[in-house]
Amino acid sequence: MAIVRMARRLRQEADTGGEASPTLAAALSTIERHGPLTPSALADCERIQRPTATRVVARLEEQGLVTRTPDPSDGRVSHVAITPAGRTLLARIRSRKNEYLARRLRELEPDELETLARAAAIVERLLGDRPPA
Amino acid sequence: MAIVRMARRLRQEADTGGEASPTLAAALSTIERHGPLTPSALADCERIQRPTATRVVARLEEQGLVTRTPDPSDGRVSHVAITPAGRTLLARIRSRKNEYLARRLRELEPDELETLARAAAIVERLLGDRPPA
DNA sequence: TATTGTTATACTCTATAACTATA
DNA sequence: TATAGTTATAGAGTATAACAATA
Repeated sequence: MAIVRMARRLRQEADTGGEASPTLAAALSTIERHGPLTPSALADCERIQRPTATRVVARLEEQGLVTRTPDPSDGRVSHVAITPAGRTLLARIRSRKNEYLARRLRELEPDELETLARAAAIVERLLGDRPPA
Repeated sequence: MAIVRMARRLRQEADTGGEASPTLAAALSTIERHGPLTPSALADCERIQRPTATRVVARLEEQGLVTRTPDPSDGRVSHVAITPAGRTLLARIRSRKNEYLARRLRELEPDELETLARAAAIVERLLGDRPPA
Protein backbone atom coordinates (compact mmCIF):
# COMPACT_ATOMS: atom_id res chain seq x y z
CA MET A 1 0.00 0.00 0.00
CA ALA A 2 2.98 2.27 0.51
CA ILE A 3 3.72 1.70 -3.18
CA VAL A 4 0.20 2.69 -4.19
CA ARG A 5 0.23 5.86 -2.10
CA MET A 6 3.69 6.86 -3.23
CA ALA A 7 2.83 6.32 -6.90
CA ARG A 8 -0.21 8.56 -6.45
CA ARG A 9 1.89 11.24 -4.79
CA LEU A 10 4.46 11.16 -7.56
CA ARG A 11 1.74 11.63 -10.17
CA GLN A 12 0.35 14.60 -8.31
CA GLU A 13 3.77 16.21 -8.11
CA ALA A 14 4.48 15.62 -11.78
CA ASP A 15 1.18 17.35 -12.54
CA THR A 16 1.91 20.47 -10.62
CA GLY A 17 5.60 20.43 -11.52
CA GLY A 18 4.95 20.26 -15.24
CA GLU A 19 7.40 17.37 -15.54
CA ALA A 20 6.70 14.39 -17.75
CA SER A 21 4.38 11.97 -15.98
CA PRO A 22 5.93 9.01 -14.16
CA THR A 23 4.58 6.69 -16.84
CA LEU A 24 6.22 8.62 -19.66
CA ALA A 25 9.44 9.07 -17.70
CA ALA A 26 9.66 5.34 -17.00
CA ALA A 27 9.08 4.49 -20.65
CA LEU A 28 11.61 7.07 -21.78
CA SER A 29 14.14 5.67 -19.38
CA THR A 30 13.63 2.19 -20.81
CA ILE A 31 14.05 3.50 -24.34
CA GLU A 32 17.29 5.16 -23.34
CA ARG A 33 18.65 2.14 -21.54
CA HIS A 34 17.70 -0.51 -24.09
CA GLY A 35 18.66 1.51 -27.15
CA PRO A 36 16.28 1.95 -30.07
CA LEU A 37 13.52 -0.59 -29.74
CA THR A 38 10.23 -1.44 -31.35
CA PRO A 39 6.92 -0.55 -29.73
CA SER A 40 6.37 -4.23 -29.01
CA ALA A 41 9.72 -4.53 -27.26
CA LEU A 42 8.88 -1.48 -25.20
CA ALA A 43 5.59 -3.08 -24.22
CA ASP A 44 7.44 -6.18 -23.04
CA CYS A 45 9.99 -4.19 -21.05
CA GLU A 46 7.44 -1.98 -19.35
CA ARG A 47 4.94 -4.80 -18.90
CA ILE A 48 2.24 -2.91 -20.72
CA GLN A 49 0.10 -4.01 -23.64
CA ARG A 50 0.99 -3.08 -27.19
CA PRO A 51 -1.83 -0.58 -27.69
CA THR A 52 -0.66 1.19 -24.56
CA ALA A 53 2.87 1.28 -25.95
CA THR A 54 1.50 2.83 -29.12
CA ARG A 55 -0.06 5.66 -27.13
CA VAL A 56 2.99 6.18 -24.95
CA VAL A 57 5.27 6.41 -27.96
CA ALA A 58 2.86 8.81 -29.64
CA ARG A 59 2.94 11.10 -26.61
CA LEU A 60 6.72 10.99 -26.35
CA GLU A 61 7.02 11.68 -30.06
CA GLU A 62 4.67 14.68 -29.84
CA GLN A 63 6.92 16.15 -27.22
CA GLY A 64 10.02 15.55 -29.30
CA LEU A 65 11.50 13.14 -26.78
CA VAL A 66 11.78 10.22 -29.17
CA THR A 67 11.89 9.59 -32.91
CA ARG A 68 10.71 6.62 -34.90
CA THR A 69 12.43 5.23 -37.95
CA PRO A 70 10.88 2.57 -40.14
CA ASP A 71 12.69 -0.73 -40.36
CA PRO A 72 14.26 -1.01 -43.81
CA SER A 73 13.61 -4.70 -44.22
CA ASP A 74 10.29 -5.21 -42.43
CA GLY A 75 7.58 -2.74 -43.32
CA ARG A 76 5.56 -3.45 -40.18
CA VAL A 77 8.29 -2.53 -37.77
CA SER A 78 9.55 0.80 -36.55
CA HIS A 79 12.34 1.64 -34.16
CA VAL A 80 11.94 4.16 -31.40
CA ALA A 81 15.00 6.05 -30.23
CA ILE A 82 15.54 8.74 -27.63
CA THR A 83 16.40 12.24 -28.86
CA PRO A 84 18.84 14.69 -27.31
CA ALA A 85 15.85 16.51 -25.83
CA GLY A 86 14.73 13.22 -24.31
CA ARG A 87 18.13 12.65 -22.76
CA THR A 88 18.18 16.16 -21.39
CA LEU A 89 14.79 15.67 -19.78
CA LEU A 90 15.82 12.37 -18.21
CA ALA A 91 19.00 13.89 -16.89
CA ARG A 92 17.02 16.73 -15.41
CA ILE A 93 14.60 14.37 -13.70
CA ARG A 94 17.45 12.26 -12.38
CA SER A 95 19.61 15.09 -11.19
CA ARG A 96 16.93 15.98 -8.70
CA LYS A 97 15.41 18.93 -10.41
CA ASN A 98 12.33 17.07 -9.23
CA GLU A 99 11.93 19.39 -6.31
CA TYR A 100 9.45 17.34 -4.33
CA LEU A 101 11.51 14.19 -4.25
CA ALA A 102 14.72 16.08 -3.69
CA ARG A 103 13.31 17.87 -0.69
CA ARG A 104 11.93 14.74 0.88
CA LEU A 105 15.01 12.64 0.23
CA ARG A 106 17.23 15.27 1.82
CA GLU A 107 15.40 14.65 5.07
CA LEU A 108 16.54 11.03 5.21
CA GLU A 109 19.54 9.52 6.90
CA PRO A 110 22.19 7.98 4.63
CA ASP A 111 21.31 4.50 5.80
CA GLU A 112 17.66 5.13 4.96
CA LEU A 113 18.58 6.18 1.44
CA GLU A 114 20.62 3.03 1.21
CA THR A 115 17.60 0.97 2.26
CA LEU A 116 15.44 2.61 -0.40
CA ALA A 117 18.05 2.00 -3.07
CA ARG A 118 18.28 -1.67 -2.15
CA ALA A 119 14.50 -1.99 -2.07
CA ALA A 120 14.24 -0.46 -5.54
CA ALA A 121 16.72 -3.00 -6.87
CA ILE A 122 14.77 -5.87 -5.31
CA VAL A 123 11.49 -4.64 -6.78
CA GLU A 124 13.04 -4.23 -10.22
CA ARG A 125 14.36 -7.75 -10.02
CA LEU A 126 10.94 -9.10 -9.07
CA LEU A 127 9.38 -7.27 -11.99
CA GLY A 128 12.09 -8.23 -14.43
CA ASP A 129 11.90 -11.94 -13.82
CA ARG A 130 9.12 -13.93 -15.32
CA PRO A 131 6.76 -15.05 -12.62
CA PRO A 132 7.07 -18.79 -11.97
CA ALA A 133 4.51 -20.60 -14.11
CA MET B 1 10.39 4.29 -11.46
CA ALA B 2 10.39 0.98 -9.63
CA ILE B 3 7.43 2.35 -7.68
CA VAL B 4 5.54 3.26 -10.85
CA ARG B 5 6.14 -0.13 -12.44
CA MET B 6 5.25 -2.05 -9.31
CA ALA B 7 2.04 -0.07 -8.81
CA ARG B 8 1.06 -0.90 -12.38
CA ARG B 9 1.78 -4.56 -11.85
CA LEU B 10 -0.28 -4.64 -8.67
CA ARG B 11 -3.24 -3.11 -10.48
CA GLN B 12 -3.02 -5.67 -13.24
CA GLU B 13 -2.96 -8.50 -10.74
CA ALA B 14 -5.89 -7.12 -8.81
CA ASP B 15 -7.79 -7.01 -12.10
CA THR B 16 -7.23 -10.58 -13.04
CA GLY B 17 -7.45 -11.81 -9.46
CA GLY B 18 -10.84 -10.19 -8.86
CA GLU B 19 -9.52 -8.58 -5.68
CA ALA B 20 -10.39 -5.03 -4.70
CA SER B 21 -8.17 -2.58 -6.55
CA PRO B 22 -5.09 -1.32 -4.72
CA THR B 23 -6.73 2.08 -4.37
CA LEU B 24 -9.80 0.66 -2.67
CA ALA B 25 -7.73 -1.68 -0.53
CA ALA B 26 -5.54 1.19 0.66
CA ALA B 27 -8.57 3.30 1.53
CA LEU B 28 -10.25 0.42 3.30
CA SER B 29 -7.11 -0.18 5.29
CA THR B 30 -7.06 3.44 6.39
CA ILE B 31 -10.70 3.25 7.41
CA GLU B 32 -9.96 0.18 9.48
CA ARG B 33 -6.90 1.64 11.14
CA HIS B 34 -8.28 5.09 11.91
CA GLY B 35 -11.70 3.94 13.03
CA PRO B 36 -14.87 5.47 11.65
CA LEU B 37 -13.98 8.67 9.87
CA THR B 38 -15.61 11.25 7.68
CA PRO B 39 -15.03 11.35 3.93
CA SER B 40 -12.97 14.51 4.41
CA ALA B 41 -10.76 12.84 6.98
CA LEU B 42 -10.26 9.93 4.63
CA ALA B 43 -9.26 12.35 1.89
CA ASP B 44 -6.65 13.87 4.20
CA CYS B 45 -5.25 10.50 5.26
CA GLU B 46 -5.01 9.13 1.74
CA ARG B 47 -3.88 12.43 0.27
CA ILE B 48 -6.69 12.47 -2.23
CA GLN B 49 -9.22 15.19 -2.92
CA ARG B 50 -12.66 15.14 -1.36
CA PRO B 51 -14.55 14.30 -4.54
CA THR B 52 -12.25 11.34 -5.00
CA ALA B 53 -12.99 10.25 -1.45
CA THR B 54 -16.70 10.46 -2.22
CA ARG B 55 -16.30 8.06 -5.12
CA VAL B 56 -14.06 5.68 -3.20
CA VAL B 57 -16.51 5.51 -0.31
CA ALA B 58 -19.38 4.96 -2.74
CA ARG B 59 -17.58 2.03 -4.31
CA LEU B 60 -16.71 0.50 -0.97
CA GLU B 61 -20.28 0.93 0.20
CA GLU B 62 -21.69 -0.73 -2.94
CA GLN B 63 -19.56 -3.73 -2.20
CA GLY B 64 -20.69 -3.85 1.40
CA LEU B 65 -17.20 -3.19 2.75
CA VAL B 66 -18.12 -0.04 4.67
CA THR B 67 -21.22 1.61 6.09
CA ARG B 68 -22.02 5.27 6.58
CA THR B 69 -23.94 6.70 9.48
CA PRO B 70 -25.08 10.30 9.61
CA ASP B 71 -23.65 12.47 12.35
CA PRO B 72 -26.38 13.10 14.91
CA SER B 73 -25.40 16.68 15.64
CA ASP B 74 -24.13 17.92 12.26
CA GLY B 75 -26.36 17.16 9.32
CA ARG B 76 -23.57 17.64 6.79
CA VAL B 77 -21.29 15.00 8.22
CA SER B 78 -21.32 11.23 7.90
CA HIS B 79 -19.06 8.63 9.43
CA VAL B 80 -17.66 5.78 7.43
CA ALA B 81 -16.89 2.53 9.22
CA ILE B 82 -15.57 -0.81 8.05
CA THR B 83 -17.95 -3.78 8.06
CA PRO B 84 -17.16 -7.37 8.98
CA ALA B 85 -17.05 -8.14 5.27
CA GLY B 86 -14.53 -5.34 4.88
CA ARG B 87 -12.35 -6.75 7.63
CA THR B 88 -12.54 -10.19 6.11
CA LEU B 89 -11.44 -8.87 2.76
CA LEU B 90 -8.52 -6.99 4.27
CA ALA B 91 -7.46 -10.02 6.22
CA ARG B 92 -7.61 -12.07 3.07
CA ILE B 93 -5.49 -9.60 1.19
CA ARG B 94 -2.98 -9.41 4.01
CA SER B 95 -2.74 -13.10 4.70
CA ARG B 96 -1.30 -13.57 1.26
CA LYS B 97 -4.27 -14.93 -0.53
CA ASN B 98 -2.98 -12.39 -3.00
CA GLU B 99 -1.36 -15.14 -4.99
CA TYR B 100 0.85 -13.00 -7.15
CA LEU B 101 2.55 -11.17 -4.31
CA ALA B 102 2.77 -14.28 -2.19
CA ARG B 103 4.50 -16.19 -4.97
CA ARG B 104 6.97 -13.43 -5.65
CA LEU B 105 7.76 -12.71 -2.04
CA ARG B 106 8.45 -16.36 -1.36
CA GLU B 107 11.35 -16.10 -3.79
CA LEU B 108 13.12 -13.52 -1.66
CA GLU B 109 15.72 -14.01 1.03
CA PRO B 110 14.72 -13.06 4.57
CA ASP B 111 17.06 -10.08 4.57
CA GLU B 112 15.49 -8.86 1.33
CA LEU B 113 12.03 -9.02 2.88
CA GLU B 114 13.45 -7.08 5.79
CA THR B 115 14.77 -4.42 3.42
CA LEU B 116 11.37 -4.09 1.74
CA ALA B 117 9.62 -3.77 5.08
CA ARG B 118 11.99 -1.03 6.20
CA ALA B 119 11.63 0.77 2.87
CA ALA B 120 7.83 0.68 3.19
CA ALA B 121 8.05 2.24 6.64
CA ILE B 122 10.33 5.00 5.35
CA VAL B 123 8.00 5.76 2.45
CA GLU B 124 4.97 5.87 4.74
CA ARG B 125 6.82 8.26 7.00
CA LEU B 126 7.69 10.53 4.08
CA LEU B 127 4.07 10.54 2.98
CA GLY B 128 2.70 11.04 6.44
CA ASP B 129 4.76 14.07 7.27
CA ARG B 130 3.85 17.38 5.82
CA PRO B 131 6.39 18.43 3.26
CA PRO B 132 8.58 21.26 4.55
CA ALA B 133 7.13 24.58 3.46
C1' DT C 1 -1.76 -17.79 -41.56
C1' DA C 2 1.00 -15.22 -38.08
C1' DT C 3 2.93 -10.92 -36.52
C1' DT C 4 3.31 -5.74 -35.90
C1' DG C 5 1.17 -2.04 -35.12
C1' DT C 6 -3.05 0.87 -34.81
C1' DT C 7 -7.86 2.20 -33.92
C1' DA C 8 -12.10 1.75 -31.22
C1' DT C 9 -14.03 1.35 -26.93
C1' DA C 10 -14.39 1.17 -22.04
C1' DC C 11 -13.12 1.35 -17.22
C1' DT C 12 -10.45 3.10 -13.10
C1' DC C 13 -8.30 6.76 -10.76
C1' DT C 14 -7.78 11.30 -10.10
C1' DA C 15 -8.33 16.30 -10.47
C1' DT C 16 -10.85 21.00 -10.60
C1' DA C 17 -14.99 23.61 -10.67
C1' DA C 18 -19.60 24.26 -9.53
C1' DC C 19 -23.42 23.08 -6.72
C1' DT C 20 -26.33 21.72 -2.33
C1' DA C 21 -27.25 21.49 2.31
C1' DT C 22 -26.07 22.59 6.80
C1' DA C 23 -23.84 25.52 10.38
C1' DT D 1 -20.21 33.38 5.05
C1' DA D 2 -17.79 28.93 5.72
C1' DT D 3 -17.71 23.94 5.70
C1' DA D 4 -19.00 18.93 4.32
C1' DG D 5 -20.24 16.56 0.82
C1' DT D 6 -21.79 15.70 -3.93
C1' DT D 7 -22.26 16.15 -8.91
C1' DA D 8 -20.33 17.44 -13.38
C1' DT D 9 -16.66 17.30 -16.30
C1' DA D 10 -12.15 16.17 -17.94
C1' DG D 11 -7.76 13.86 -18.59
C1' DA D 12 -4.21 10.16 -17.82
C1' DG D 13 -3.38 5.42 -17.86
C1' DT D 14 -4.54 1.05 -18.98
C1' DA D 15 -7.02 -2.94 -20.90
C1' DT D 16 -9.41 -5.94 -24.56
C1' DA D 17 -11.21 -6.55 -29.09
C1' DA D 18 -11.19 -5.65 -33.82
C1' DC D 19 -8.69 -4.15 -37.78
C1' DA D 20 -4.79 -3.06 -41.23
C1' DA D 21 -0.61 -3.96 -43.39
C1' DT D 22 3.16 -6.86 -43.98
C1' DA D 23 5.61 -11.24 -43.78
